[in-house]
Amino acid sequence: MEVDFAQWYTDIVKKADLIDYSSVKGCMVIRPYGFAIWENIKNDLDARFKATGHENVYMPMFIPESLLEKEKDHVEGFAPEVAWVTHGGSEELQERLCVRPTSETLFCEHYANIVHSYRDLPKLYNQWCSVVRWEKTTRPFLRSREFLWQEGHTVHATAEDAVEETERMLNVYADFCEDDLCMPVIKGKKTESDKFAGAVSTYAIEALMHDGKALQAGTSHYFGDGFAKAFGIQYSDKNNTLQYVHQTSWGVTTRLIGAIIMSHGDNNGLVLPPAVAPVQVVVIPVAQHKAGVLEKANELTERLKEKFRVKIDDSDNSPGWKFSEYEMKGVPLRIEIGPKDIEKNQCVLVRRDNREKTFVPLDNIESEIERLLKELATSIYNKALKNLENRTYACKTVDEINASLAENGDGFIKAMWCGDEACEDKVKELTGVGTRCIPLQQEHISDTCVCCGKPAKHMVYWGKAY
RNA sequence: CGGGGUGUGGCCCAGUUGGUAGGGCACUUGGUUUGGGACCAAGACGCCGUGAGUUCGAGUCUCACCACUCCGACCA
Repeated sequence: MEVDFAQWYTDIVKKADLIDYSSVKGCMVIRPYGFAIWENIKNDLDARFKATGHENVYMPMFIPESLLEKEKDHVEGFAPEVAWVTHGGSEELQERLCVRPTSETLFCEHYANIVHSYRDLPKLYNQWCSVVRWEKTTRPFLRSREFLWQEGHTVHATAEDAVEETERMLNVYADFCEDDLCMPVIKGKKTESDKFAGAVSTYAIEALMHDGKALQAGTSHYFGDGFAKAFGIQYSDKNNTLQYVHQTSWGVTTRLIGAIIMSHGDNNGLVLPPAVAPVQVVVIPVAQHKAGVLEKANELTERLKEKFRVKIDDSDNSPGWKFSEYEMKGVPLRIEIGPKDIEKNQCVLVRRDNREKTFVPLDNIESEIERLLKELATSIYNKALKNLENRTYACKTVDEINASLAENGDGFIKAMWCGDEACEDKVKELTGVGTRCIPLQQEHISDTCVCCGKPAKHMVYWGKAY
């Protein structure tokens, strides 16, 4: 599509008024239009969390160093990228505090305090907040030093319950991505080397951007009782025996906005899925100075507000300017209404994704909008799915992977793996692609590992990632 | 953290051998326009990323720092 995908991406986040840069590296201002997308994502997801029994809480943003250090793998994973608070006013703190990179330790400390009996379980908590990770390379939405997210943290009586929760939330994410973001994802398990610091297993949904690079769109972790043992989270079961809880955590971030941009955007700008578009329909009056045009356009806007997120642009920019502007901003549907339409009691509906024009009588416009929004959603989903399918290649050897990359460019590579980390590293070194996930839906490509030729254990998706 | 590139009105960029800053777009006002980024006229907007240095004099030369950006390694 574009000569320079990376440049196209950074241009779009600025031109569509999603963000502005701030004077702190890697920290962005999320502008009203960008934040409105996040609010829609948040509202939709939050409803799904509530429907599955979760409650929202808020944890502090500071973690004492000693608390962060309680679980060994966890601190090793996160310590290199945390920001530290060393002073309160002019006083040096006795113990420095890190700004949360994630809140497992805080939830654990709290759960240790409030969980005593099997009757207290499960606890299904979630929080919406921001976290800080001192990244070296930063990019709007995809990798910023502070980012917004939600983190669910749950404690359960049994391992089975916790595993079930991990899978449930992975499915909630996948359904949300497919239904609301119109973005197909691959559900899978991360390899040992790629899993979350402190987890027993990490599951993820992986999406493919239309430049062929993979993006991790959400994760769900099963912790077993490792954190429970480190933090002393115990309960008395029915036999009055002390047991450790089993835990999960799961999260998605503002990176999803980056995923939307890179899944659906085109050379004219953003294309927003109707479910999360801040404006679903923009009304553009044509020849608005002529008698009756603005009145009719305003009347139509008010009427549509009952059912849709609608905006009218009655600024005195030219219609052509407005068309381009709202295409850049990815508004799914545009209504043009001018003297010619008013005469015929109709208006013009134009789809953002294919610019298809429909002349619609004003009488049944609501149902027509509903139909077109649905069609657009299906159509951009199918387009993204086709991209995913067309850019997924099965390979049996390292040479085949290199040949595919050379011939087809980036994409997902499906290949078998023996499960040995050495092979994972070697494939990365020889081809540049890393493991993305071991898909839940396994396929048989060959009998032997793509790298060492020993018997294969899994089929793995490989790729270059954002 | 390594390697490139960039930093000049809000945005995109000119700026010669060092001599005190310019264009287009956007903005304001008035008028004409309006079905794919309209036009005319008048106006307003600058510590040239920051800090040191060289010089009679620095946007321009030197050094340091900061930010953005692209390509790697690491990560949601």
